[in-house]
Amino acid sequence: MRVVKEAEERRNEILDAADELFGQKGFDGTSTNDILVKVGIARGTLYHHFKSKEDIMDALIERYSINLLGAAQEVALDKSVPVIERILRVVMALNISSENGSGSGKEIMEHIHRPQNALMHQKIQKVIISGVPPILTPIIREGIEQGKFNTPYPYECMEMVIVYANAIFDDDRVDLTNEERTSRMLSFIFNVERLLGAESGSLMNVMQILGKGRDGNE
Amino acid sequence: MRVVKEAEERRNEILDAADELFGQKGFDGTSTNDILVKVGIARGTLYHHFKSKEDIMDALIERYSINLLGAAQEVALDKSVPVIERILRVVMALNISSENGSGSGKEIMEHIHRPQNALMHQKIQKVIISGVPPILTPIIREGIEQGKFNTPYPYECMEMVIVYANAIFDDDRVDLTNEERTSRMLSFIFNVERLLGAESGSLMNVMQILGKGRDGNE
DNA sequence: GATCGACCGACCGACTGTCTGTCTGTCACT
DNA sequence: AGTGACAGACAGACAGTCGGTCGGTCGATC
Repeated sequence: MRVVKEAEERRNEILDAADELFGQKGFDGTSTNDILVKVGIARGTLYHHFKSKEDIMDALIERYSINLLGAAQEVALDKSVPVIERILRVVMALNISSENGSGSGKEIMEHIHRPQNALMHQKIQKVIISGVPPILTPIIREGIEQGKFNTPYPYECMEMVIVYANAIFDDDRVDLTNEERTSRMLSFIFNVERLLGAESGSLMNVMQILGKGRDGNE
Repeated sequence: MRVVKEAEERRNEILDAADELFGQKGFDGTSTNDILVKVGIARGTLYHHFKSKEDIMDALIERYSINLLGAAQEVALDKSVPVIERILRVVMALNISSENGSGSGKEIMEHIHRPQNALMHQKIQKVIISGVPPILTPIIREGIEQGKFNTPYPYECMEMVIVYANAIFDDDRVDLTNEERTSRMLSFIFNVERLLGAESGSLMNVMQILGKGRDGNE
């Protein structure tokens, strides 16, 4: 049975299917056959829309990162929120993402955490590391002007913080107990305060205030 | 032609071949066939010694990390060297590695830097992130006792530093100009000093003194 | 303004080449 | 005769290709 659709619609159908399958079985564990069966198309059709399996992944990541970074950027621009709280809100936007019903990228945050999909993991990491610091840096600059922070290298600070947070908190670190995790968190906040040249405890305080929404994830 | 050897000798022949091939063509780009042709054995033999292709990679990484961390550990234990210089020496030992003729792991440092081998990259990263901070932390503690550093979280500091350094300096970052790289280096050192609670410039000074050996690597 | 035909691109699925991992069996040494 | 190193034919799966088909569209023609 032959059903003709607009290219972009098909593309999205394929991406949706791949999204779900990669989430369930990982990139390597998912065959192109799985994808095309799920969509209900033939091999040729898949390769009409994407030039390779990896191309599908790239498209998925792009669709996802647009959502993710867009949401974070939006939060970052709301200058009515105090600097420190805004930073934390941006980070929370990154961790939660999706949910806000934009539809695509629903499952991807799940993928990121599993080490199987090394390539996807790496690519998403790259998006975050190159995409998030530029969003946060202006806020840091604001904080510097307000005398809350003090650092000659706001961008590099953010880069360091994001890279580390990603490596430690996102990853497979299931082997840590909750206590260890909390202690990691405390030392992390302490170190971030030092990097930013912020008063000791200034991040901690704000964090506890709006800390409710966080924490119990997974 | 049938040549019988001791299991471990064969294992090492296979690992040597894999080492070189992975370095040239990446893990995914290297077929098990390439490996067994290079060694001059049959498929069955390969799978007699290793249970899967990934198993070969794991063995390679283990062989390598023993060398790497062993060398670093050795440097770290030499208490005759001043604290800051010793830290830098450990880091240098990690970057250079091999060469000192231990024979195995000759090529691996090359792999680490290329993004193709996502899985290998990730596994080596993990070894470094979990292996290096425990080596460096005692040195930091020494520095704290000597009043050179001041931090309540020496381990987490090292973790942060190592994670960041790995992500930024090791990786694919070929897109950076030399100037950018230098500027990254400066901000990095500044941030590390802050994290450790060291006097500003204390790292920088020692670095310039023995800085000759570094720098011009690829 | 209804019909026709050329054209475009979405779509199909058999096919190719490659790759990993398995299995049966052989050989040498003890 | 038993054990472990070794061999190579083989199976099964998979990514990607290619020639060809079919449906929709749009301009020309009646």
